[in-house]
Amino acid sequence: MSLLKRRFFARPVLEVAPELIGKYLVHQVGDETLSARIVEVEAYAGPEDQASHARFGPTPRAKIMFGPAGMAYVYLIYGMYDCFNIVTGTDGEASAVLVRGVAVASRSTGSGSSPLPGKTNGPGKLCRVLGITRKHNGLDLTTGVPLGIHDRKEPPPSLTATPRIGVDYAGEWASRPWRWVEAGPR
DNA sequence: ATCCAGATGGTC
DNA sequence: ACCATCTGGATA
Repeated sequence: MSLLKRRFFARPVLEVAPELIGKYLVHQVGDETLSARIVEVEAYAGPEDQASHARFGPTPRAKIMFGPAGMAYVYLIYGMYDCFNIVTGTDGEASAVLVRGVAVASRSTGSGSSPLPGKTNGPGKLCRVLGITRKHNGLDLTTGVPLGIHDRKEPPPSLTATPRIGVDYAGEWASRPWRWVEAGPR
């Protein structure tokens, strides 16, 4: 397991997002390590992208998207759920990847390991299961502590691209195929 | 299986 | 007023 460095994230979001499928999201909480394989992501680009939080410019909430890549962007949605994003792109170029789904999550301590809900779908549930909240907003993921993205020597998964979820307000931008899912058994 | 209302609070 | 959502209950 190798920790992904800033160089990986500091590229165009449409390049980074699909490559994040199959990577591992690892969260150290106390003496426990929660890890999960990323299986679903969405790309959100700069101010032009009418589905992106960056469309209003660097507001207090979205300003993190305009900063350096490799930072966590966690926001509250619908008053009760948190959503976890990874900032991408070069500094000043706003973009981020929303992590919507993980699989083969596991919890491990010094003594042993136990499976977590083998599957999660939806960004809110994901944060719930992995214990990610707005307190993690602005965290540098490239340090790996307490949160990081790791690579693993595995064959690249095959992907399916679809429009993004829940962005019908975004006009023509809503139909762009900027959501990627690991192609799985039917 | 699908449909839908309600919860709940930050953001613009 | 509007959400990058989820749940439980109703319907079929």
